[in-house]
Amino acid sequence: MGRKRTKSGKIRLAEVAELAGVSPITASRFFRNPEALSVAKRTRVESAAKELGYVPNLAARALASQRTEVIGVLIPSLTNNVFSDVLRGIYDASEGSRYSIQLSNTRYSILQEEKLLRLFLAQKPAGLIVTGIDQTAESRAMLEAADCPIVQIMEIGPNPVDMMIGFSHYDAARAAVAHLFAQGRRRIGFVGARMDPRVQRRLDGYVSAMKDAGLFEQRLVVTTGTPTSVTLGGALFTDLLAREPDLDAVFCANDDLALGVLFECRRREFEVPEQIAIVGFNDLEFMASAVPTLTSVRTNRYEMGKTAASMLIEAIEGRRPEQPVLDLGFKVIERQSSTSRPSDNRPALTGGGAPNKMVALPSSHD
Amino acid sequence: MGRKRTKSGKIRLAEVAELAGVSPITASRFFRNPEALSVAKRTRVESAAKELGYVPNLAARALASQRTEVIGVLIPSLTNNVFSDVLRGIYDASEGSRYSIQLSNTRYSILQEEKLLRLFLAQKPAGLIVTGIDQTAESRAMLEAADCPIVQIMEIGPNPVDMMIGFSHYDAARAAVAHLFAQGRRRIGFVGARMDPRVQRRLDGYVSAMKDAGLFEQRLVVTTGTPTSVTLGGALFTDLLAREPDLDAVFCANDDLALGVLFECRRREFEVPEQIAIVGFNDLEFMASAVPTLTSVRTNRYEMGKTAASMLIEAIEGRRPEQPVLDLGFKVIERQSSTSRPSDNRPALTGGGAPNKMVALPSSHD
DNA sequence: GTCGTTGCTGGTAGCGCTGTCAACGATCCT
DNA sequence: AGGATCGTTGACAGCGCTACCAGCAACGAC
Repeated sequence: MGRKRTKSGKIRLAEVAELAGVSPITASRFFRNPEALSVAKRTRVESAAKELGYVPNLAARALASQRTEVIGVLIPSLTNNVFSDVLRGIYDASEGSRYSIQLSNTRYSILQEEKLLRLFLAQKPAGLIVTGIDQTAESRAMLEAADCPIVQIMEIGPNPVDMMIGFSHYDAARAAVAHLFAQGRRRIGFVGARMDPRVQRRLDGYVSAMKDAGLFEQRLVVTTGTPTSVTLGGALFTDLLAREPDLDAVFCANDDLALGVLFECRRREFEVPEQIAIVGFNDLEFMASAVPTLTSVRTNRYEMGKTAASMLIEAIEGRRPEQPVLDLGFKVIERQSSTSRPSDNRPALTGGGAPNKMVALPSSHD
Repeated sequence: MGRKRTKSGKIRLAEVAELAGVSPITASRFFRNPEALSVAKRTRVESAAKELGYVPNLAARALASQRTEVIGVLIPSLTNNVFSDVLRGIYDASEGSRYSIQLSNTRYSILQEEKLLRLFLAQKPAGLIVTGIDQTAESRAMLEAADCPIVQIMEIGPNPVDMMIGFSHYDAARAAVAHLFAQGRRRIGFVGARMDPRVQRRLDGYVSAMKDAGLFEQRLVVTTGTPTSVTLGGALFTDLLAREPDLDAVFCANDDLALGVLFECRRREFEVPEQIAIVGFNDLEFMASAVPTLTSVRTNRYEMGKTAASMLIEAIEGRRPEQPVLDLGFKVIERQSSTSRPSDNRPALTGGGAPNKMVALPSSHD
């Protein structure tokens, strides 16, 4: 029977409808599909809602419609700079849309991911963004059975669950090594930390490139499972030198490690790039600013997040992208740290070293 | 009437109750307040839920109970390293609890903050974490009228809305300058970017310390509203030198700027610390690893986030903290970049410079 | 023995919204 | 002109859960 107004004084859809002189269901439609209303009613409902300061109750909407307007995001780490760029893209793309982001951290554990996935799916999310392509079989099955669009981000691989956006870490690593070969470097070490699947694929790319050139040796590779840091870069480089003093280059699995290697070189008074060339991965902002400027592999992290969320939202709203798998590629940004002759355009005022050359490569899927 | 089972085959509370041989309401209580049940029923419901793989429908719960289990978090930026540490703490503390985090980005706009706040509050969050103490009057009023616990983070000030956790940026900056004075530095420049309220208070602290010593000059201060970066640190330092070539130290509003200054010094072949001392702010990981190691003001960002979320959850559950305002303090971590005689314990292997000395100060509220 | 009191359990009645279907007039086609 | 179609609107019946209150047994106090 007629409850006139909820005790909390909250404005409900019914109040808006009453003021606008329409039925509640018409008011409801105004918020979900305004085009379906005649212009007259549309404006009436609109002004009534504004006048009352109506804000929809999302819980009621979710319960009645059997779906939420939540996009679930599963990422392995919040610490990592790389993910914060991706996240920023995701949040930017979701802003202004009706969807809200629900973030969960898998801590690089695919079992944790499976658990979170189960939790997420039980709440019928509007869409899902998951990191990488290495889910458990169980997770994979859940994803395939899910009745919402899904985007896998960070890398690309052969069997997308639904949509996929990323690049080939394997190819990117090969390109970095190829760049070092082109500069005449032969004894190239690899430094990697927290060997998640993507770092592992970078290592694989490095190994394959080195093997192709007949230059691979196991002792050129130093890795650890511990989380990455600048300090760790210096420590791993020290280990590497202990095993193999005769290096002429180091390829680092990320930029923090590369910066750590640079500092360690400085401590040891190694000339960079004359004695040791350094190449990082991700092209964080500081790479262009270091002395010498540091070569890195640029990846489009922000764009990846933003595009993933946009594609997802489009798909949720029924407009599936024509291209469900997007390779964002990468670029080897060649800077002083790996070019034998230090770059001429040495920056004077801004403190930023301009990239010398760019080599753009689409990553070829395998 | 008797709907036996939802078409989607989803397990509802009613199914669990039926299997356990209890009423739905008893099953409901099991999930909210297990102690209220007799041990026999408790175990029956528990095993029934597990057997059926029951997952509660949060939308229905929220609708029926008129409250959600969402903690709203309003932060000004996702880019900033500082906030990613805070967020990590928040997520860590919320993990394992029933509460989920809803994050929104105010982009350093208090009007945007007000808008988001209105949106959040309409959904009746269980609790709220907001950044800083500079809300609009309207926001402030909404916060005070909100019927959920609230924590303000990042700084402390005189009139907490509810709870508050942070430290005094003003005092921290004063301590940094005092450290430089103690090292015999007199002509200390200030470099700051994206002058948000907290950076502004650091500047205020710097100015007051300099004035106290009779050393303040306006041209020692270079700031900009643009977002911070390593490259920008070099550029601002360059500007500062143009205005005032006779510097013996630079206090940077954050560590990225400090690293940029260090690189710029290297480019100009300035000796650090002999010619120029550098002090940063936040003590990001790389500061200990740079060459020379960089002095900074350590702030407990992760702990701040974690404690904020813990306090909030405790308060939501009715256990208000005895101490609603928590000053986490700061430490000036003295390293090579600002100590006239470079430290003896020059690191050999790990690439990390050990902090020489620590000066711990609780920040006194004003 | 009566009367609270406490501990546990269940019934009823929604929470605020939307899916579905039906109804209505207007428009279009043959 | 008659029927089909479209665009627009509203009535009804829940979505799955919990707040509220009532009931019932067991117990102790007097």
